[in-house]
Amino acid sequence: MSTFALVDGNSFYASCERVFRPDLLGRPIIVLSNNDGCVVARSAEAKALGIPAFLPFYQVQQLCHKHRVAVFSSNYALYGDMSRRMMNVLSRFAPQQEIYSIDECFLDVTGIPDLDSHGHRIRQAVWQGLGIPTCVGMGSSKTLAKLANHVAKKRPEWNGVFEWDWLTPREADRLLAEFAVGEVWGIGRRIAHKLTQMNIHSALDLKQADPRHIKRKFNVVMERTVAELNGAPCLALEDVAPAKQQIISSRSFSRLVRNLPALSASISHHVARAAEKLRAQGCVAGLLGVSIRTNPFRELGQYHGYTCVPLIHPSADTLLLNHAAQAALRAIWRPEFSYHKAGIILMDIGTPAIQQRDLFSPLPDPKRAKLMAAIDKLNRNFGSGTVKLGAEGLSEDWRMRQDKKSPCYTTRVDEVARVK
DNA sequence: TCTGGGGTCCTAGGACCC
DNA sequence: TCTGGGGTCCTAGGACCC
Repeated sequence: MSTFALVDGNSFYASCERVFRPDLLGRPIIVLSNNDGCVVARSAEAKALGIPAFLPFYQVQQLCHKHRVAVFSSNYALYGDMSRRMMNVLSRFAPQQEIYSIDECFLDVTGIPDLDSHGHRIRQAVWQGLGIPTCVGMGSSKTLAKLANHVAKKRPEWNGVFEWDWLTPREADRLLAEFAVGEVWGIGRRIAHKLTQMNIHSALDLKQADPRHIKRKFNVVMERTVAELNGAPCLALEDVAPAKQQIISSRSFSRLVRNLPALSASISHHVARAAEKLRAQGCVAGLLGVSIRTNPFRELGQYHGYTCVPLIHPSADTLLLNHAAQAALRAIWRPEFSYHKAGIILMDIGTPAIQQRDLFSPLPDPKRAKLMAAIDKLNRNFGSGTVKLGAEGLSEDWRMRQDKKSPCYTTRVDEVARVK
């Protein structure tokens, strides 16, 4: 029988900030999303103040001020680098690792003796190596490991490590009954609501539901969740990330943007970002979509322009993709609107092996692939943005609001922490 | 003064064709 | 005159996650 572990960093972004600001020990910390829009991470102290996740920041600003909450803009260069280090440490504790998100990974701990002390060694290693607190949840399916991680996090008596097999089946069911069905992995707000109407309220209710009935009412994915709750693993550990089927890069502006050149520069920027991801997974895209929209929270003049263009030769070449994107942008741009958000999406993604020849257009220049590889290498080694398209522009006026960003302590020499 | 994230996959429904 | 099925492709919107 297999055993999965889910390890995640507690309040990861907030913890990353605290590593470099020991003066904030014991103080509530929150981290905001891009553009300082919503609260995306909260330290334990901030949660205790009752600050909910994903609320627009301005709605809790007063509260934060009153309780001297340390507020940070998100610093993805820092979190990404800390994540890489954490995953590196964790990889030593299992033969297989699946990096699931920036702050969590699954480990295959099947057959490892004494999972209790193994779990504590994992926590200890990350704490010593990075100063980030973690929790470890273990179970015979990924869904159970996820839920075990909740137990480890919420029940202090387990000291941050929990495995379902430590309980008798009766005790395990009693614990499952204490979790609302919406806390199960894959059950969001809508499905939780529908389940509640079917008189399925807790994780235990869902575990004991008739899988055929669930499949009929929902789909095969939900049926799998029921099986996973019963300890039958349906989801394998994916140690190599499957290639993405679509890649999106989009962002809202710090203020409304009216003129075409600024929109055009932002689209170029998104193309460069998405194409870099596309090349990183060794694929080409056959379809590119461009989207620009007004602010949906405003009253007047709503417009969402979207169009997608097929590419004659599927490509991962930033310049070619950008050429198509700019044409698409010109097609959807309406001068009478002010825009709030712009983005691009790459679709029809596949490997470059199969390439349709087009009779009337020349084949892509092979030298360009080398150019792209060189750009990627420079940006990897010297920080993203070292080399970029001229079309992305030098002006930053449309870029994000990040009033409270911490230094890039670990990725920029001029911003390393100083000890006085 | 005004403030509202970003990314991925899935699916229902429409358009079109035979 | 009006009706009939089934498949494919595309897209907007839904749902989930962190």
